[in-house]
Amino acid sequence: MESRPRMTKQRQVILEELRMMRSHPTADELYERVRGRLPRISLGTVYRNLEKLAGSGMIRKLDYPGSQMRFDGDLHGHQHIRCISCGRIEDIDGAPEPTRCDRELLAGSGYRLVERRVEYVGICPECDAMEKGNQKS
Amino acid sequence: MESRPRMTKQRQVILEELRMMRSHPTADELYERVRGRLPRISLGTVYRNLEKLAGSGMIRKLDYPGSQMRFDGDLHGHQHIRCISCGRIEDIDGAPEPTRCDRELLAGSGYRLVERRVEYVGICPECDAMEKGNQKS
DNA sequence: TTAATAATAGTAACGATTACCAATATTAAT
DNA sequence: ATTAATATTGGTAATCGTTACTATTATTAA
Repeated sequence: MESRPRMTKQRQVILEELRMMRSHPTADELYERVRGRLPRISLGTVYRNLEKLAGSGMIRKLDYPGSQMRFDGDLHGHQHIRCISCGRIEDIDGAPEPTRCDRELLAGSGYRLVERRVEYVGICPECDAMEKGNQKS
Repeated sequence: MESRPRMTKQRQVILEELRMMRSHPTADELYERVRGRLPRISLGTVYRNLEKLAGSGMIRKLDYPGSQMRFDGDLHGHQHIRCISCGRIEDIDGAPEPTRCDRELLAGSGYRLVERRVEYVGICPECDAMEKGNQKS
């Protein structure tokens, strides 16, 4: 009845590669990477394993607005900033977010607060340079 | 060469209905609503107009993680809280978000900060009650 | 009116993700 | 090692939200 997870070669390689990357790849980016070592792996397998690994807390799933899901093999506490232009997500080492008057703000809503996400959105140096280069006037 | 927008019946009804709703509907929820008044309207038209209206600043597009895009006809400054269980988004009247040590946090990143989003995630009273009702042990 | 052209309805296409299923590989027990 | 139980796989089809396409229609300014 109980299902114990099995450490397949695929799962291991996916985990290893994700931890190796300092970026926060999408499933298909990681898929391309992993194919270097396991050419016959399926994209579905990558998705399935990322889901499992995130469920068991071995990796983080970054569910940011926009489009694709991204994944993070680094579990140490840190923040992220997302480039509004190219979509990349980078780490920001820093203190945990301060909680403030959030409680009072939410007092009247009847909601039970689960999480308070602070999302930094900006333009990465590369895109910034590119934008400036393309300026007409 | 220049394209001036035209206030079609469809656009008007979409705008009116969105403003009437205190919820933050998805495109297809609004589509169902609008069909009560314009039975032959197309879903594509709803998407197109929502995009246009958001682009011109007449409505807000709520691009939260998870799944569908949601829209808000209320432009007065307010925050949102999203139910992690049913996905609904509700208003929180309150002060604008405080900026804090964000600048210093971002100092080393090289990013140009565009926006700092605070997202409140919780469980709405209805889902909370339902969860408690379903508790086994 | 008329001419110029946004905008429409309807439908096909798209991209990210999930579901399906027969075949395979891992694990625990013999 | 051998086995039995079953989690996992590869491959592909299906799903879902959204966008693109296109011929037709409706709005606007002249």
